[in-house]
Parts: sequence; structure tokens; C-alpha cells
Amino acid sequence: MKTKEKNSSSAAPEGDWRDTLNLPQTDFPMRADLPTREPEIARTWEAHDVYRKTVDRPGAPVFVLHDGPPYSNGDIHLGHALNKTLKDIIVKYRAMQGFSAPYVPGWDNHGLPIEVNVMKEFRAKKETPDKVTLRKRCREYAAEYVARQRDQFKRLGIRGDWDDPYLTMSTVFEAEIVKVFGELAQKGFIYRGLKPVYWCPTDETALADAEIEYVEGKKDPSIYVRFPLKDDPHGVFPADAPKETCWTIIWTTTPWTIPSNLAVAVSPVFDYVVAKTASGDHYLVADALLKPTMEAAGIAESDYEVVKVVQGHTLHDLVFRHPLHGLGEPFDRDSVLVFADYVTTDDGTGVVHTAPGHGKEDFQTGQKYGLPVLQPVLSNGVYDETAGEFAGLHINEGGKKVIERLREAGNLLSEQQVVHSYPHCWRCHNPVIFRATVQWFMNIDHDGFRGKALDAIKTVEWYPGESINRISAMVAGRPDWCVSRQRAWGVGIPVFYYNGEPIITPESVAKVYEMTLREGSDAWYEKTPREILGDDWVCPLGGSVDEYTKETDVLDVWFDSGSTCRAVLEHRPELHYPADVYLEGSDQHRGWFNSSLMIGTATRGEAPYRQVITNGWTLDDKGKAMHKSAGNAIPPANVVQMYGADVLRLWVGSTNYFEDVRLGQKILDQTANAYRGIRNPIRFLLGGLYDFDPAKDRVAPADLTELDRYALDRLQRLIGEVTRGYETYEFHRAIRAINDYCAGDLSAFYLNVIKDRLYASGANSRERRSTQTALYDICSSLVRMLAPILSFTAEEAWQMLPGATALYPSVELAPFPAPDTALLDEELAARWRDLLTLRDEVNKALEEAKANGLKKPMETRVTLAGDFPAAEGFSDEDLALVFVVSQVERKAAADGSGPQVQVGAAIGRKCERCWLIKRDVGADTLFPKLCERCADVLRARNAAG
RNA sequence: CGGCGCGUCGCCCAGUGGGAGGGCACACCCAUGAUAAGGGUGAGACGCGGGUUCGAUUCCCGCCGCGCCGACCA
Repeated sequence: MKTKEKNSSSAAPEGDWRDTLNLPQTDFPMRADLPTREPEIARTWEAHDVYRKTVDRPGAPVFVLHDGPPYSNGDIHLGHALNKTLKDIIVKYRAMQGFSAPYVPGWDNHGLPIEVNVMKEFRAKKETPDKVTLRKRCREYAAEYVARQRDQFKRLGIRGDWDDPYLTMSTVFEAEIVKVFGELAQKGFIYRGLKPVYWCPTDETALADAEIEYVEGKKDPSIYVRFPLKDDPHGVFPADAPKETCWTIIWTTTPWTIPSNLAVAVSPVFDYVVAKTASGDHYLVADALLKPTMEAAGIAESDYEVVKVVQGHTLHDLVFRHPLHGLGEPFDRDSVLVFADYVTTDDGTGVVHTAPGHGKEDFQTGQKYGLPVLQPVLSNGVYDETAGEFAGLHINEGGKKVIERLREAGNLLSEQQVVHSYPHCWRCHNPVIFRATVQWFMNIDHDGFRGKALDAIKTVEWYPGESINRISAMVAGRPDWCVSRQRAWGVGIPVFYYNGEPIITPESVAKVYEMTLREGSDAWYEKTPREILGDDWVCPLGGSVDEYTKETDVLDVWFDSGSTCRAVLEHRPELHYPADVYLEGSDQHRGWFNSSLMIGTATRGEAPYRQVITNGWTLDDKGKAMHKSAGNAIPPANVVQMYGADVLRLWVGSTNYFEDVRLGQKILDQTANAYRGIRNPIRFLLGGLYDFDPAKDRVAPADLTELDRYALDRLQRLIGEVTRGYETYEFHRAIRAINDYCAGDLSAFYLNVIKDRLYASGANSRERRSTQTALYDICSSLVRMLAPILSFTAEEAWQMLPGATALYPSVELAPFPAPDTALLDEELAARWRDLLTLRDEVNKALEEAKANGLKKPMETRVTLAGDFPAAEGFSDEDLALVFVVSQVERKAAADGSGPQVQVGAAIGRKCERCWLIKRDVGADTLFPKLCERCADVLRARNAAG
């Protein structure tokens, strides 16, 4: 039935009895050759439609692992491979536990990187596409990468609904996004507000962070400006100091933002000083920066003295006046003192000029203190009419005039030049500015939502446990979600405007939804408001639909992916909301875990997941993050090509992925080696089962030899441990247990000591069938326990295990083994544990004997002199078997000495068949060179024909 | 710079307020009927500095290194 791999046709030497032995036979090759074999194995899964069968299980409990969508750009990297393989392990394990375990992979398609790459294509052709053309090409581009990544994931052995994945750019998905946005608006979460973004005044467009390039060597003015004191309720300045002599000083390189100043920020933890100058002025600055500040202001060290030192936090409630207050409106206003932790003592004065309309940090501080967002700059960089006398000037000119006016007001303490790096537009290479613009936001604090989200977090199980700290801090501290982007490749924000007034009603959203469901989000850009809303549209503002305009911004792609819990979980009959598990990299605390929680909880009232697992980052062998640019990245495709997917999967399975994981050449080689350490025992097991038919040859538990019962006891314990590893998502514990088992229980012990029995006993003898029964259960269980991780290898072995495929065509469809408590025997286990300890002692004695010339342990006799409780109850023959020696005898200890293990030459002759030294060799006249046992076997064999 | 983590033999992982373990790799030996296999023996580690404690790898603090996220560059 099985072909012998070995070539036994070569001329057998004299006395070669191998053909009379039951030597292992199997087609399961020692060399895996995974790179070529794995694709073939994958085809058997397709042939048996394994994915469908693990999903379509009527009545079975459902386990939903919801896939976080990778971005459809580029080839998959090791991080993807790690993450997807972990998901695959979980899904396959659950399926083997009897769950209906669907896995619907998805992709995140919209967004800047694709838009940027596509724009590059057009630019290379010197074309400037309109939005619709651009979007069409983005769509194609995304589809190409979906196909490409899909094949790469499949090659890793990831099982899932690859024929019907979810795509955020699909019509169904885009429509659901529109719907979700509409729901949030309806519930009152959505508002319009100002936010500073990078803005190119030359191209008159918003820029994403990725579109910014920092250019060294920009020359800018560097000015120190003093702000006069207005209120000092707690007496920070000396009581005898007249108010008109009290000031604070700021430093800036962007004088054009001074007209927008609303506050000065200080650090609560620094020390601040009031310095009195010879001219009678009192200046408040950070202690650490007093000297450079005074130097810059041209005040000699001899001309000022520190009259007071205070801690930053005591400065609260101070109010200053705008340094241009002398110009009257609109600058006759206050500049209040605020605290900010980004204040440093590296540069400046320790007092930071704050203009909420012109800086990210300034904006946040402004939000915190309820300051307005002053934004007097038009899209072309020209001051608008609210900028007082600067109105109509470009900020470049305006900045100079600001300096001039400050000087005239006497508040310019210093003006110098500074050369520094500054953000520039990547298209026109001109300097960019921060400019407050109108954006759409999700109000995180609407109706106590932040608290609800934090409560929802507590209902979720986080793996590892510490991970909850991160998500909680994230949600507790996050600002409102700016969901609008001034881009083309995304889902259009479904808002119409009439006379500048936004219109978003359940009816309008429904119209956009229906349109998107039919035609996709491109239609938002192709159709007129009348075409979208219909001729019978009634404007809530009483206007005409023909005068409507459409919002041009698209939604943040995090809004897309945050909507998967709606667009996927609720749209697929095989899934459900909430999902049982999300599993992503630790960066997704800020990303997908967060956006999903926001959208899921806001629209459905509970978190979209029950368990969240995080995997760490992939680092190189030196512990550095892998980056393509750093040259230390290991493409999964290379690993698959050189070692095979199962080696990569084994690496995934053996790593503690809750923390950062490392991979390098050495680790790969080691993993490949560990792979062999599992594969070879399986090969041996299969080889020992070549003539075993479990239906006919199985020995009843009660008839098993003690050794085999012990082996099965060990197996049950292994199953328990491995199961625990899978259940807690600590796969490395499962793999470690299996490794230990293969190396320790199997190779070093069981498979080693049963050889005589397996090879030399009668093929159908009770003890051989007993051992084979154990081998069969071990092999079957081991292969099934490995199937979620070493999917290819487990399948390969399953196909060769006698009788296995008749029950389950694929190992992935077989049930995960459960410990058989009837096979657990505590007393037996303890007895053998002691015997194995004695075996260690014997081995040490054998090692000494080797050094003394008794080279072959198998041809020795071990004498147990004295009292050896561990050996009690075992026959000498059993002990010889376990020690893998020819003979064991017991005798009393020499007078006065303790128990001692002695090793000597075995007595008798070597049996040419079983290679053991026996006293009875030659007793059988027919087989003078064999021991009696072997002679009996051969007689029976000959009798049988 | 801040938040959250991590640092145990060459590598992957365990572990504990009181003997620091396993597997892989390594060295030596045996074997050559699991054979580009197998067996045995052996050497080898708690990042650094404080503190708490009778006692710390384990608890606390600081430092260093690494990672993720965020901020900064006014």
C-alpha cells in the first residue's frame, strides 16, 4: 500500500535481517520542500471547499473574527503576514472547535497614498485630471493592489472568503458610510468648526502632512515682542511696580501671526522670574531663558536684576494686552495667560505667543481655554478686512508692517534674522502656513458620549490586559474628530449648501445613500444636486435645488474603516455585530480600534467588539523596527520562497506577539530547524503506522501495555496544555508544549524505546498493535493540534494517516482533539516520572562507561546495586527496554555503600536481527544467530507463508 | 519631550519575594534499521544603579536601550 522510500534492493550483506523487520515506511518525505508542495496542498483545500464548510454549519455557534482592512497599496510586509496569520490561527482553531467561523477579509481603499501615486502617474503624462477621472483611476489602482495582496495572503495559507472580500470602495460600503454619517448628524454628533491645517497660499489648497517637505535654510525674522500687563489679580509682579512698567516677552519667527494673537502660554512646571531693568521696567520670563532674552533685547547684565522668582503654575489669571493695542480695533484686546506643556526652555523666552488660528498646538490650547479661532488670512495669503490696517496685504508684506508697527509702539525688543528649516509645499515649493479652515467634526462629548465610550471599553476583553490603558487614555484625551479632508479619493461628505447654509437631513442623506448604493460614491461628483435629490425635492430652507452646491470635502479614511462594523458585520448574514474578536497591531489603538469604537458605540450603543487583541511590531534581529527604507525589512514573499509558508507560520506561532517580535536570518534558520523537530517525529509516527488499520488493529485501552498507556497519559496532558494556549491566544505556549513533547516525550523517549517492539516484534503481535494504537492517537492528535498553525504540513500528514481522510477529507474539517480523561492515570504517570529520573542516572552511568571503553550502550548490561524504589514493579525486561540496553539485573548493594548504577558488558551473544545481546541466542536450531524472540517471530512468519 | 509597553543563556520562550527552567543552536561522546535522520552528556543568562525587605530576577524609584502612539520645530 505504501511504497518503501528506501532502496532495499542493494545486495544485502551477510546476516542482514532487515527484510524480516517491520521498519518504518511512509511517503511523508523527510525534506518538506514546502515552497513547491504548499501550493499543491492549498489546492486540496479549494477542491474540498474547506472555507465554505467551516462557515455553513447550521446550528453551530458563530465565531466572528472581524478583519481590519489593510491599505490597498504596495506588497504585503511582514507586519501584515504576522497579523493575518494570527487571525488565521484563531479562525482555524475555532472552526476545529466546531464553530461556524467565517473570515471575511477586507481592504481599505480610499485615501491619500493612492491619490498621490495616481497623481504622480498623471503628472508624468503632464495631465491634470478632473476629480471624476482621478477617482476612476484611483479605483483601478486600488483594485490592482487588492488582487495582488490577496494572492500574497492566500499563499501564506490564510483561509477566508477571498472570492468575496469587503472593499471600502464598493458601492455597498460607500453607501453605508453615507448612511452612518447621516445617522451621526441626525443624532447631533456632527458640527462644522474651524481647524488650522497646512495651507499653501500659492496653490490655495490644504495640504496633508505627507505633502509637506521641510526645507533647510529658510530665512525668517526672529523677533522679541513685549506684551503689557493688564490684570494681575494674584500679585505676581512686585506690589510696588506700577502696572505700566510690567510686561512679558515672547519670541516668534512668524510676525504675520501676531495680529491673530489671543494668548501667551507658559509652562506650569518651570520657574519664572520678574526682572527689573535700569529703566524701571519689569519683565516676566522663564528663569532659564532670562539671560538670552535680555541679551537679545540688548539689556546688559548689569542693567537688570531679578526681583522675584515664582513657579509657572502660580501665573494663572494673568492678563496681558495685545502688543498692537495702540492701533485700536481690532487689536485693543486681551492676551490671556494659558498653560501648555509644550513650552520648552530650548528657545525663546518661556512665554509662547499663541494664535489658535495658526498652529496645531495653539489651536488645541485655544480649544482648552475656550478661545476663539481668529483667522484673518484669506486662502491666497492676504489679510482680510478683520485684520485692521493690515487688511489687503499679503502676509509677507503684512509681517514686515507688523514689525514696523510693533517698533513704533515700542514693543519690539529685538529683531534679527534666523535661518531654520520650514515646511514647504511639495508642489510649488513655496512656504506653507497654518490657516484655520472650516472642517466637519464629530463631537466626542455630545450627550456624554466620551463617558459612554469609556464605559464600553470596560465591557471589552483586552489582550494583553495592559492594552486597555492605552485605548482608555486615547479616548479620554482625544480631541473632537475632524472627519473632513480636502481630497478627491474618498467618500464625499453628503452635505448640500444653500446660500452657504449646510443642508443635511434624513431625507437628503437617504437620497445620497440610494444613489451611492446604485452607482457608488463617484456619482456624488458626477451628478447635480437636482439629479441626486430629485425634482420634487423640498428645500428645508425654502431655496431652489438648482442653487445648491455640494460639499467638496471627502471623509477621513478612518471614518471608512471605522464603519466596517456597520458595512460588513451587519451586511453579511454569516457575521454579527458586535464581532467576537478584533486583532490588529498596537498602532490601531489610535486608529481602527478607536474609530470603530466611536462609530460603533455612537450608532449602536455598544462596542463593536467583545475581545480586542493587539500584536506588537515586527523588528529586525537587532530589535530595530523594520522599514523598507532602513533596508532591514524581510518581505514575507522571500521567506515563503526560501523556507515555505509553514516556517513563517511557525515563527508566528512561536512568538509572544503581544510584545514586539523579532525576525532575522538566524531566527528563520532556527525556526526552520524547529520545524524539522516537529516534522520528523510525525514522519516517524506515520512510518510506524504503515500497516496499521485503526478499524481492525486498534487495541482496547485496557489491553494496552503500560508503556503505551503512559504515552497516552502524556498525550492527554499535552492536549490540555495546547488547548489552553489556543484559548488564551498564547499560541507560543501551544507551540512550546508541542516542541517539548516532540523532542522530549517522543524523540528522546517514547519513539526511541519502542523501536525494538515496533521493528522486531511480530507484525500483528499484541504489544506491537498496542504501540501502534498509541502512535496512531498521538499522530492524529498532534497533526490536528498543529493544523491551525502548520496548516500545510498538518494537511500533508493528514492525507497520509491511515483512515483519516475517510472521516474528514481535510484536517481543517476534523475536530480539535479533546483530552480523554479516561486515559489519564495520575499514579501511572508518577511511577513513570520516577522511572525516567532513574533513566537519567542510568544515562549518566552509561556516559561514564563510554569513556571507559564500553562504547555501545545497547550492548551493555545495567546493574542496579542496592535499593531503587523507582524500579520496583517493573520487570528487568521492561527496564532494559526503557534504558535501551540489552540487559538489566538487580542485586544487593555492596556493604556500606548506597544504591549504585553499574554498567558492564551484556552476557551472551548479539542477535543479528534485533541487535540485542541475549543469553538465548542460538537456542533455536533453525535460527542459530538469533535470539529466541526473533526466532519465534520468524517461525510464525514462515508458517504464515 | 510626553503617554503606554518591553529588556531572563547566541536565539525563541517559561518562571518565582527564598533552589533560575525548557526547546533550538553550541561542544564532546554514541550510533548509522527515523539516516541531508536518531540518542547521551555538558557548558551558558535575570540591561545598569539605587531603595523596600532577613532575603529581589521578581515590588518601588532613577538611568540606559528598544518599540508603538503622540507632541515639538512658536
